[in-house]
Amino acid sequence: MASPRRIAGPNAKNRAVLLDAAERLMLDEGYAAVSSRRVAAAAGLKPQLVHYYFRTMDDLFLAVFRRRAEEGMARQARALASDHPLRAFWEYSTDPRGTALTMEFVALANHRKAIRAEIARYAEQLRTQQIEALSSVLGRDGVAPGSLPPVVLSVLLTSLSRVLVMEQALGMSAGHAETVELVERYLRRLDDGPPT
Amino acid sequence: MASPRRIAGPNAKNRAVLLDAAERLMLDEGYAAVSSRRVAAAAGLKPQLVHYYFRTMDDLFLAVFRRRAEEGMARQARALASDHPLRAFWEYSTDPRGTALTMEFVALANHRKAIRAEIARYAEQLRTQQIEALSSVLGRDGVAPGSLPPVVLSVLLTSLSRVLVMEQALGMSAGHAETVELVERYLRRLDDGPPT
DNA sequence: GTCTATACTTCGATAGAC
DNA sequence: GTCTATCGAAGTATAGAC
Repeated sequence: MASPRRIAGPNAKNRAVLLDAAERLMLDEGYAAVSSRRVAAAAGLKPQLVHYYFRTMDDLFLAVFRRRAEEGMARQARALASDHPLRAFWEYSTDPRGTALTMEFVALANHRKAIRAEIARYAEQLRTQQIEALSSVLGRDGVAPGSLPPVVLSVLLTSLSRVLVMEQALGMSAGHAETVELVERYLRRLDDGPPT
Repeated sequence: MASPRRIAGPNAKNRAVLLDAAERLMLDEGYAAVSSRRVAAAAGLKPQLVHYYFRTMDDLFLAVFRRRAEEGMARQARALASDHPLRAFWEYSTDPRGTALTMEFVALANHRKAIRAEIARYAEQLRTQQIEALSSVLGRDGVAPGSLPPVVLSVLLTSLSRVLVMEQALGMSAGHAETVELVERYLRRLDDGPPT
């Protein structure tokens, strides 16, 4: 079978330290900067320890991802269940740190097969949760007067938040203010307008 | 000052071969797979030649980018000047190959300073061109009845095409058909509807 | 259960041969 | 003007010491 080598249990003491270091490195310098040597240095540990706590680098990436994914699902659920679900959801999706990490993982997934599957599965769960919540928010049949269908709204808001954050990271801002203005006005209307 | 080392002129014979190999590698396996050794192997050349034709790897990336950037500006201009500017523009932006390469460069830009500046500059030029063209298409003051302002439309269409292509690459499709349907219907209306 | 010594591969880049 | 021999640093991963 795989490897007879021994590996630390999930609660071993330096695991979290390494996860934190890897996540921070990923945000600050991109996934390509996450090497065993650099993660270890950032955590104040020896490089070989990375391979004791995580068998391969892919295992490390997946562990970082899973930790945030669980938290992300929970936060989205809370937003969608709040008093102003659309606005709360929008605010959550435009949080730069969360989105930046997601984008980094998507880029990573482009050439790491093991990771692509996991990301895709998670993204689909998120969207399913969104669609369900939006459907009930937008009225019985899922379409409030003058609004877009829930699926479309989900794709649209996700796309906008992703790209806005991405462009911001590049230093771009053309058209952002106007777009955000318009989106927020629209969401406010849907959130507040009592579906007759 | 910099390096006294000699480098090939811009028309040297293997330059284009290396550019092609690098671009293909980037699309197939992501930017992290673009190393001097792998590019050379794909081009059937020795690794050291990469550094003869391009002083550093960043130089190589920039050369790949610039070649496609010029072509991209031209193609977008042609689309926006066509009979059905909005549809043509949308078709162009949803071309998977072009967008995939762009996304790869954006990811690369996250941790290569020299490249970030160039990408940002180019993306801003593209958007400026879009806004100008959309303004004239959508009517004198830039707002056809029932349409969104040109800036917003530009941000919106760009965001949607980017994310749709990105999700497709992950194997996701939830909500895509519905969204594309709706966008295309909307664009057709704007393209055809004679602005009274 | 935790960590170190070490092997092996690939990287970018330069100096200098043709 | 074109290409090769070669260096030093960094990468992942394993076997085995404590």
